[in-house]
Amino acid sequence: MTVWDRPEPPTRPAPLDRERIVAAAIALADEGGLEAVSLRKVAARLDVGPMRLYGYISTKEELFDLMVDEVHAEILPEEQPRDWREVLRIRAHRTRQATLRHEWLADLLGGRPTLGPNALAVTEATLAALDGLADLDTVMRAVETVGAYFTGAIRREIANLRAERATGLSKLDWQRASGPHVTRMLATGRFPALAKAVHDGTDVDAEVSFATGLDWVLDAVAVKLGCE
Amino acid sequence: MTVWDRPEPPTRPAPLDRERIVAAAIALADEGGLEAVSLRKVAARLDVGPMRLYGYISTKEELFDLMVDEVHAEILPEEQPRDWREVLRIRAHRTRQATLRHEWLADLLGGRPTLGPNALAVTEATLAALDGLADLDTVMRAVETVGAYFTGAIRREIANLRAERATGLSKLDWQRASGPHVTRMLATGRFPALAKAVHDGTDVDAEVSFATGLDWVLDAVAVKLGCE
DNA sequence: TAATCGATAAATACAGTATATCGCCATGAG
DNA sequence: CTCATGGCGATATACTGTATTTATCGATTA
Repeated sequence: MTVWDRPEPPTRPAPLDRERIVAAAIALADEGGLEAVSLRKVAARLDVGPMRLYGYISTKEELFDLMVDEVHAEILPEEQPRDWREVLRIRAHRTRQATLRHEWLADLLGGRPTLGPNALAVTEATLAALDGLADLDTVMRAVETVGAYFTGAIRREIANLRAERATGLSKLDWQRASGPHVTRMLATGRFPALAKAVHDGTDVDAEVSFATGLDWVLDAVAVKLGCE
Repeated sequence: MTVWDRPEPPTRPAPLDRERIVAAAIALADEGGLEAVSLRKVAARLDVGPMRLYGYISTKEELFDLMVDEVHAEILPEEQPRDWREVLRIRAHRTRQATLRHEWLADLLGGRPTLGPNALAVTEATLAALDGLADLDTVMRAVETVGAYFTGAIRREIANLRAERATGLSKLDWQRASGPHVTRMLATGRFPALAKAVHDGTDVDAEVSFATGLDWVLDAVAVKLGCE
């Protein structure tokens, strides 16, 4: 019997902590979507009984909050540009990129207030960049308006992406995509404008469309902030 | 023994159909939120075994889609204004009002493409109002940008509303609201801009804030459509 | 050193979920 | 009257989040 045969010492599993739990949950979600995240599976991945988790989190919703905050660490850029507009734009794009990396984030975005440390840091950076540009109310309105836009835009993008993926390849032409239903609807002639849009519409790159809408909103914000 | 004593004929439960199922589900969701909607409860409310539902819907997600589309019937206004801008504004406000009536809609908004007949009718009306104002790509961008805004804004509003409700009364001052956590965070001094915002911020009426942001976005859209 | 105590982890338990499958029963046709 | 078909109910499975109880193990004290 050599050392190699000797069984490993019981290697008591690495001590549990929130970080490891959240990391496991995120891995699970990255692989199989939010619905693949169950406390049991998270626990299993950590080689631990399900109830162990309740020593570190008190509910599943709290775990989701922690996951969202964790991703916000990816969203906060290491160095901020000077220009307020660039700060807002980059925040939007980084949020979008993070969501493309972690699609499940789309399901959580805007669903609950984000009060974790990383999310707060992101907000802080944003507010700091706009500080003094106008009265506080206007600044808040600006931040929230841009936030509302990119939140909604990202959610829609992911929703469409999933729909395309689910119905097999197909882009903006819902027609074949969503099966006979929409086709039939359009054929009724009750939706001429929509039919025309579906028929004549170019399907623009998602990122371009996102960026364009964002720029429009930023233009509007610039006017209101008195920075045009 | 009078007619009144005579037992009712067995009143075999009204024949099931999607409408009744969706109505029951909406009622349930209005009362207890989306999480109160389970196929079992919906079935119970219709005095029917859970499996009966699968003759009319094929999955719970499909039921949610139907619920969303049903609410879109409330969103489509009976008569459309002439002005494209008014059309967009009213769509946004009606969506918001519908969501305030059916808070669960916030959880579903933007989560999946809305392809039901009522949702399509809403889209149709919107596109028709913007038809010809600019090239199709620009019009689509306009509709989607406004849609992204109000979707995101409504979700955030409902999220905040719930948070306030859950933490007991308290408005924009998260501080006491979200417990000691945020207070501690702010006290660290790592978030000066945020602290200032929390401290000096007026808490504006949600509807006003929604309308203001919307107007900003509409202004931007007007410019891009060449209608200023 | 022995024994007791306290905390920590594990196992079990419970109520509820979406959905698949099977068997009955009633109503229609032949 | 018989038979078949198809809707309907009950049952079954594999999970879920979470509460509660049981076991285990380390540290402290006698």
